[in-house]
Amino acid sequence: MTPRQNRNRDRAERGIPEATVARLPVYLRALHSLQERGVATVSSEELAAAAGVNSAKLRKDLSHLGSYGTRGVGYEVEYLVYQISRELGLTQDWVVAIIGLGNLGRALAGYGGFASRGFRVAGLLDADDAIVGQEIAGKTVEHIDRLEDLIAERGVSIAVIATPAGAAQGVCDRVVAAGVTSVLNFAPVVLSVPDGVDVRKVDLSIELQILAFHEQRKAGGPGEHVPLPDGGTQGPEQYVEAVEA
Amino acid sequence: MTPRQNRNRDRAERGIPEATVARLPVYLRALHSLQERGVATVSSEELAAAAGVNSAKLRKDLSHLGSYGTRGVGYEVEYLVYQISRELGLTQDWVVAIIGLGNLGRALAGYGGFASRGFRVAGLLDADDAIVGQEIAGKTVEHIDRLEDLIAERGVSIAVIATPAGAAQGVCDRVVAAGVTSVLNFAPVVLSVPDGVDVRKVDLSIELQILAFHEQRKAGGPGEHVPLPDGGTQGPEQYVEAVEA
DNA sequence: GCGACTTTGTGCGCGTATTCACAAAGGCTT
DNA sequence: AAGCCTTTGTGAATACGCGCACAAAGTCGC
Repeated sequence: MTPRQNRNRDRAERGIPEATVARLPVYLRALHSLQERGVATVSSEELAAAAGVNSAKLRKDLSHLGSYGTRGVGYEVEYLVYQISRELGLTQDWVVAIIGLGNLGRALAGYGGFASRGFRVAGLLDADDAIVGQEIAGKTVEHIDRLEDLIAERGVSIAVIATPAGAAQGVCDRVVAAGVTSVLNFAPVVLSVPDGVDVRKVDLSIELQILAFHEQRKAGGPGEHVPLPDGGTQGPEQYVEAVEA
Repeated sequence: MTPRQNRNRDRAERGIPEATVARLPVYLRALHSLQERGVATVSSEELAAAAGVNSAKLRKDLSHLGSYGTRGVGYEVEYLVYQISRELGLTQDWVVAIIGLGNLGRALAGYGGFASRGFRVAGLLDADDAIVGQEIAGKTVEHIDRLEDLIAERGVSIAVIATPAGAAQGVCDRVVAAGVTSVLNFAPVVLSVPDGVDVRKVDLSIELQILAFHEQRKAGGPGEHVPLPDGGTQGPEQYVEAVEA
């Protein structure tokens, strides 16, 4: 037992690998889709195809939850839905607050995928007086001053931060101080939080940048078939020479 | 040389690991932030802290791009910004079309993080006649019928799909047929595409579900301290017994 | 009731990612 | 000009994730 073992709470406490956890929601969605089509039983091969993964990986993932399949037959859809939901904690309600009601915050507030999975949006908060008081997706936006009260009163357990980058860390500090230990961050900054607080980050432009990398690769890689586009309004020119020399 | 080698185009062609590519945008953002503060030089330790990663990992990541640091000193911020931008392909413009202008599509259309990184939104498309013709973020929404024309005319190289789940695969097939090889998918479905097409997926509710998993874990894990919330409106009750027996 | 067939669950090998730890390298001070 | 000090770049060790391939297990047809 190395002393570093306590750094990975995840693997140690209960043996479900992070990679598996990240896929369970995908399986769950595929299962719901099958359920709607009235399918009662599914093989790992079929479900894996629907989820876009290798079937052995699917079986191994599911085996971490226990043995819920029947050999020679497959998995009972309804049962599996329940087991995965339970493992993910979707059989209970999660109270969510959305902070920052700009374009993205509005989209999140109106996003149907939350409510349908046990996530209840219990508060919309913003610092801008022009936004506070507005009704968005059936709820009234409240002032950020009430953040701590609101978290306590309504039992908020997950904070969604959709503020501008500059405000995100401050808001994060406040929600953490108020006892929230799970944060979903849409602001383009790295949030620093104390141990015990989980932060997940969704960054729209990072995904595009990764795509751009691969797209460029298909075209021949940087500096090769793709010279800088124009006369040089955006890049420090002296480096182009340095690179190609 | 195994026959499976051609399956991973990425590693084989040019030695930048996928995990590294995914972090480069994060470094880039941290560097931009340093640049704004007037910092000219940064050590791997400082930059790693700003990006939220281990400093050895940062150095190894950067070493894949070449040796751009000075021992005893660190990295020149401006130089590094340029090298990473170049590697990611951000020194050229990428023409993006956004398909589906619901809440999320609108947010994406108005998202500042695109334009500032060389992504030019050249088209907004929707199938809904009530939305077509609307002006969003300074651009007029066009009808999805014009999809193929528009891709060809404007040289769209990346498609962003923000349609409802049911429409996504159809739209995807069309953009791929029109020659687009990079797709960013916000619809909650697994898109199937031919080889050579890159799809990245952003799923808002999946992130929340992963948070819920960890939050539940902190509270004692499923089935332990957290019984089902109410009398049973949402879960198949017979399985609760089966699980605990 | 039995045998063939299907499908699960998993042991194993392989490649990738991460981290430590240190030698090489360069700047800075005296 | 020489040595000290800082920081990079990377070899080596470890951990992790993935997918093949197969034995175990259970069903279904006859």
